[in-house]
Amino acid sequence: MTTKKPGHPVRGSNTGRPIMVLMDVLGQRWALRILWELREERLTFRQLQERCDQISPTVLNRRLKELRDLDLLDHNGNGFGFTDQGKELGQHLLALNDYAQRWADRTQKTKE
Amino acid sequence: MTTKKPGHPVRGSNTGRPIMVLMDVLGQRWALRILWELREERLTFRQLQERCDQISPTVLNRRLKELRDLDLLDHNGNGFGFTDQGKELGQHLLALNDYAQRWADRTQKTKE
DNA sequence: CTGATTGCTACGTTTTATGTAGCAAATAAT
DNA sequence: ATTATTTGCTACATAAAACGTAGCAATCAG
Repeated sequence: MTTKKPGHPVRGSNTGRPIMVLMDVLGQRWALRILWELREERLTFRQLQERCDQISPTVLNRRLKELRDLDLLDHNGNGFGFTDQGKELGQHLLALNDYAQRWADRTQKTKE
Repeated sequence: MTTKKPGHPVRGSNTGRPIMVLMDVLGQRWALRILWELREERLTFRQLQERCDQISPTVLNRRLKELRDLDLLDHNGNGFGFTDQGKELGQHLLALNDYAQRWADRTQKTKE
C-alpha cells in the first residue's frame, strides 16, 4: 500500500491538497460507513464487521490501516475508535446525517 | 442500475435510512470529487472529465446519473451543477475542506 | 491447558473502474 | 447548405478493487 497522507499525491491529484487526500480515502467503499459506525463507541474488528453488514475482513483491515495511518482512527484495548483528529471528522458526519434527513424529507415529497 | 433514493435499501443497509443512502453514493469512487469540482461553477461533461483527472466517461456518466436521480445535481444549458438540495451538500464539502486543512497542519507536524 | 475471542491473511470469484474508440444530436462557422 | 466542433454518452476489452470463505497466530478467560 502506498503512503497516503496530506502533502502526498493521491489518485486524481498530485498536489497532495488535504481535501484531495481526504476525499480519496473517504471515497473508498466502506470508509464513510466505518467512521459512521464508530461515531458513538469504540468497536472491535468483529463488531465492526457486524455493524458494516459483514464487510469482508480484507477490506475492513485495509480501511482501518489507512484510517489509522491518517491519524483519524486508532486502536487500544477497547477496540478501534476515533483519535482527537478523527472526532472532529465524526462531527461532520453527524452534520451530514442531519442534512441527509432533511434532504430525504424534501426529496421523497416530490419523487414518489 | 437499481433505484437509489432515500427510503430504499442500499448496499449494506436495508433500512433506507437517508444517511446510508447518502454514504452509499458518496462512498463510490469519484462521487465526492465530482461534487467538489462543481462547488463554484457549472461544468460540462468534458470539463468535468478534465477537472477530475480524465475520469473515464463510463464512470462519470454513471455518477452523474445517480446524483441527478437523487436530486443533488441537475443539467441545463450551462452544463451540470447543483440543485438547491445539492447546494447545501456542497456547503458541507466546503466545511470538510476547512477541516482537512487543519487536519493536515496538525498531522504533518507530528508525522514527517 | 482448553476454549473462546481478536486481529488479520490467503485466495479464488465477482464486481467495479479504466482506457480507448466512436456515435448521434446540437451548435457554430464557412 | 455544409462542414467542423462540441456535447453527452455508449461499447467493449483490460485492470483493479471488493467479496466470501477459510483459517491462523496471539491474547485472554475459565
